[in-house]
Amino acid sequence: MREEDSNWFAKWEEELPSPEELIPLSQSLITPDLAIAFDLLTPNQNSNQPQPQTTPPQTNSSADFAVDSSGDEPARTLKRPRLVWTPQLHKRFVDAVAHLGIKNAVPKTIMQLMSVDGLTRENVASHLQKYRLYLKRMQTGGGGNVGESDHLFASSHVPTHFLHPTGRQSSDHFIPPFVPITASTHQPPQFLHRQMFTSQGNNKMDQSLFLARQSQQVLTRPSSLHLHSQVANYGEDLESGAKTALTLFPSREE
DNA sequence: CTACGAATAT
DNA sequence: CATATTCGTA
Repeated sequence: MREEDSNWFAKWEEELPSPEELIPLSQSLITPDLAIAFDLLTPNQNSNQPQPQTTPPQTNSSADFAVDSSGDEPARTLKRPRLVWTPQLHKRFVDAVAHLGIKNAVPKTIMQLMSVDGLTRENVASHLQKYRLYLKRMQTGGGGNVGESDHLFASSHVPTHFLHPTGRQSSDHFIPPFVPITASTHQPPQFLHRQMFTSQGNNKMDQSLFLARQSQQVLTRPSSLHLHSQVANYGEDLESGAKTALTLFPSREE
């Protein structure tokens, strides 16, 4: 009866992107605010990272989070770049929803399960709304043709139970903590726990991140499992330049 | 008061 | 079109 326990994990291993796909990730660009709050972004604290440009080329948004060196009033009217839902990220999302069961799948919970750095509840809520529409559309449309617009959603498998409301579909067994993909392999979780609220009035996002982190720690994982840093990555030199979209990892098809 | 979710805005 | 933000509500 304990075979199932290892099952989910084994499965996960398969699904995990190959190391090669994830390395190009360079930066710890969560929200500028957070990064600073966490003290993660100090100029020479990370020597293992390939020296990212700590200062984005853009003159525009960088000015935004020029930490109040001038006034006392923190201009925390910061606008975070639009999140880009890559197939991978969406996969993560679907998995979370699948494990929770449609009924329990609400933004906050999903977000926590996903434990993706920088993901906000709003991000998930918005995506969830759209995802539900997609599911609904699929139930009725059925064998029709899959709209071209549903590329993203079509990229990941939609668990059958999503489509028929036959009783209970939440995973019966206790939900194992999702493999948290966060900090690099060297960084002990406590590292983050420590300097939580160094900044004055932070917002609720700190909480979310904190929670996400908390759930990670105790977990015996197979050695074959690599933890990849999965941090936000800002599209910097997009064509238009002014875009500044938040992207999670390079989109790669399977 | 928090968080959900439909509607609405960018 | 994709994602964000608003706003009434549970």
